[in-house]
Amino acid sequence: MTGPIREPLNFAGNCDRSPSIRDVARAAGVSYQTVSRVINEHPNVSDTTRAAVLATIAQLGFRPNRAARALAGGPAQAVTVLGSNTTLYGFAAALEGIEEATREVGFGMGFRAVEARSPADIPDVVERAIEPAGTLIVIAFDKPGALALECVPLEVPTVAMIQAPTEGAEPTRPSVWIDEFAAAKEATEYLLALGHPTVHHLPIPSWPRTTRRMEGWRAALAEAGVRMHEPLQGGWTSTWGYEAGAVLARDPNVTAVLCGNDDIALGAIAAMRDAGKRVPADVSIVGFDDIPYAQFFAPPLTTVRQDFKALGRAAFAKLLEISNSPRTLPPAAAPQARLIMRHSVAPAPQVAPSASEASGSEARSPPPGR
Amino acid sequence: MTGPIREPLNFAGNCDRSPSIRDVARAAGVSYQTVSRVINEHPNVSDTTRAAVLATIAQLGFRPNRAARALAGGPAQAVTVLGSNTTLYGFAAALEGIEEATREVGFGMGFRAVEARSPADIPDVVERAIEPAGTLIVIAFDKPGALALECVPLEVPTVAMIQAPTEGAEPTRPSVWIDEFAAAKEATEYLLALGHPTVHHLPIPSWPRTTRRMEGWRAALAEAGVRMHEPLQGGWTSTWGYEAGAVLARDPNVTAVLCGNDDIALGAIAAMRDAGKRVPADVSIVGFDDIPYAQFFAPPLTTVRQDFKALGRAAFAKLLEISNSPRTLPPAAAPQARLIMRHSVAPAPQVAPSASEASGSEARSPPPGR
DNA sequence: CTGAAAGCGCTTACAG
DNA sequence: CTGAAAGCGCTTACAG
Repeated sequence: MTGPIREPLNFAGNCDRSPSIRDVARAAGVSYQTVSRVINEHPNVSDTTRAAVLATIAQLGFRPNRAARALAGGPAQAVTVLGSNTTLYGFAAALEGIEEATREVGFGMGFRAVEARSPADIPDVVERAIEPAGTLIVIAFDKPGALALECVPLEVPTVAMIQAPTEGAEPTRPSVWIDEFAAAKEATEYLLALGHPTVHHLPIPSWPRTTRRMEGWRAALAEAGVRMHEPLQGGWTSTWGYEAGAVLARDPNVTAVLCGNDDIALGAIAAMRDAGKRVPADVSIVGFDDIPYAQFFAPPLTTVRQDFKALGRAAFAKLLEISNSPRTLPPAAAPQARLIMRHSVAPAPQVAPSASEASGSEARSPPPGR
Repeated sequence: MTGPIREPLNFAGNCDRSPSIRDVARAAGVSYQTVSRVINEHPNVSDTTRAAVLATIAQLGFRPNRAARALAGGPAQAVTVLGSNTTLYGFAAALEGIEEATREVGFGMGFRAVEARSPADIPDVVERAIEPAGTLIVIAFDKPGALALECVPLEVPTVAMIQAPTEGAEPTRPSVWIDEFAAAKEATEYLLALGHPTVHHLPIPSWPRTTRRMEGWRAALAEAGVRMHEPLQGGWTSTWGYEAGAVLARDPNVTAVLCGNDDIALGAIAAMRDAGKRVPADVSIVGFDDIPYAQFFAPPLTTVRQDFKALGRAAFAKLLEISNSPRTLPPAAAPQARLIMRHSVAPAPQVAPSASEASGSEARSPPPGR
C-alpha cells in the first residue's frame, strides 16, 4: 500500500479515526480483552481465536496506540538512547544498530543528548529522559555518557554501552562492550615484528579507567621487553590527534604509533606530513574503528575494525532481556575487533630519521587552517 | 540534584509514584484543571494562581506524563525523524540540531530509518512511524527520504528537509533547505579564475531533480562561455567518488573538479593519487559540506561549508509553527553555504599533464583495499 | 480459555 | 478567570 492512505475503514465503514481494540473485537466477534491478549502474546488464547483476531487486525489495519499502552501500565515498548554525540562514527553506527533492532520488534526509539559542554545539566537531562514504562540505553564510552549513567535510578531498565572493563572489574549495571585487548595487542606485535624499536600510543580518554586497547598495547610491549612511554591524557578528535601527533613528530625515536581511534590517526598523519615525515616510510600509523573514510585516507589506514552497529543491536537485545517486554531478539555473537591491514604501516626505517634529515624531502602542504 | 533520586515526595509524603496534576492541585489549593491550564500555557489563568501552581510544581518535582497528554488529545509534544542514514555527516548533524531544539522546548525526539536497501518496505515503515498526535521531520535529501515523504498523509504535521528546489518549483509541503547555488557558482568561478579551462562536476544524486549546486556550477560555466560536460549519475560515498574520480583521472583535460560532497572528494583525491596525479598541482578538487575530517585530508580540502545543524533547528522551528503546539522557537536566519579555502586548489598547470607524463612522479600507494 | 470492571494521567469541551 | 464531567485506548487484576 503506497501513498497517503491513513485511516482504514473500520467495521462500521466510517473512517473518522483509527480502529481500536473494540473495533477489532466487534469485527472478530470476541471481547476486547481477548484482542488485548492476542496483541500482547499472552499464552492463554486458543489457536483458532488467535488466528481470527490476527486476521481481523490485518484486515482493519489496526495498530495499538502506544500512548494508551504506556498509560495503562503495559510492558515497555520504547527505548531512549542517551549519548553525547551523533556525528562521531561509533556513536552514529551504534544508533543505527539500535534503531534496526527496535524496528524489528516494534519498539520506538528516541534520542536525547547529554552535552559535554554543560556537565552540570546532565542530571536534569537524564531525569527528563526517563518516562513511566520507559527504558534506556546509555552510550557511556565517554565522560558525559558515564556521568549520565550514574544519574539513572536503578529501577529504570537500562543497558550501558561502555569501554571494555578491566579484567575482574565487573560493571555494576547490565552492559555491553567490545573487548579490543587482543586486537590492540596484535596490532602492536605486528608493528614490533616489522622492526620498530617500540610503539607509541595516542589514546582516547580513559574514563573512568584505562582502556582495554591501552592494556593490549602495554601487554605487547611488556612481553617484548620493550621500553614503554607514558601516553598522553587522550582525546577524541582529529584536532587533538594533530596536536598530539605534532609532539610525537618532533621525537626522532617515534617510528610507530597506535592511535585510539581513526579520527586521531587522521590528525596524526596530517601532523607527520606537516612536520616533513612520510607515512608509512618514516612513521607507521595504526588506527582504531575502521570508519568508512579510513580506506581512502592518504595512505589508506591500517586499523582495528569495530562493529558498533552490532554492539548497538546487542545492547538492545540485552535490554529486552531485562525489561518486562514479551519480545525477544535472537542472541548474536559478541562483536569482535579485528585488525585490517592497509598501507599506513611499513617496516621500521633502517636509521631513525632525525627531524633535520626529513626536512629535506618533498615540499609539504602547510598546516590545515583551524 | 544529582544521583539516582527518582520519586519526589508528594503532598501526602509517600513516594509510591510520580506526582500527578491532582497532587499538584491539592498542594496548591486549586482544581486540577487549573494545573492543566498552567502547564499548557493557557492565557486564562491569573498571575498569582499561575505563580502558586508553578511553585508547587517545582517543589513536588512534577513532570507531566507524556503518554497521558497524547492519549487525551493534547498538543504535539514529540517528533519522529525519518531518514535513511545516521552515519552520513549531514544527516547526523541535522539530527543534532533537531535534538537540541526539541530539548529546549521539552519535546521528545524519535528516529526511524527508511532503508535504501528495501524501498518496498518504506510505506510500511512510514505508516508505523506515525502516531496519534505525532509529528514528523523527514530528511528527504536522498531517494529513500523522498519516497518516505510521499507516503506521509497530508494531515500529519510534517516538515521536510530537502535539496534546495529549482527556482519557481515550490515544494508541496512545509520544507527547509540550504540554497547552495551561489556558493557552488562562487567555487566554480574561483577555479576558472585560477586559469582552469573548465571545471568538472562529480555530483550527488539528483533526486527528484537537478541540485542547486549543479545549477550554480552550470551557471558559472555558462557565464564564462566555457564548454560543459555532462556529469555522471551521481553518488553519495567515497567509494563512488573513487570510481568516478578514476574515470576523470584518465582524461588529461581534467584539471579541476567540483565534488557534490566531501565524501566524494576524498574518494576522488585517492583516485587521482593512485593514478599518479598530484592534488592540487595537477588537479584541483573542491568538496561540499565541510565535514570535520576535511581540514585534515591530504591536502586539506577546500570545500563549501553547510550548516546542517542549523538546518535541523530550522526544520523543528517550522514544525512548531505548523503544529498545534503552544511552544515556539525564536526564528533563526536561513543557514547559508559558504566557500572555505584550504589547500586542495591551485592554479591550472601550464600544460595539461597527460597520464604518461604524470606517471613519472613519485611512487604512490597502491589502491585502497575494498 | 474468555469476559466485565476499574483506572492509568491527562485533555477538551462545557458550565459558571 | 475557575471548576465538575466525560473520555482518550489500552492494561492489569479479578471473575468465571
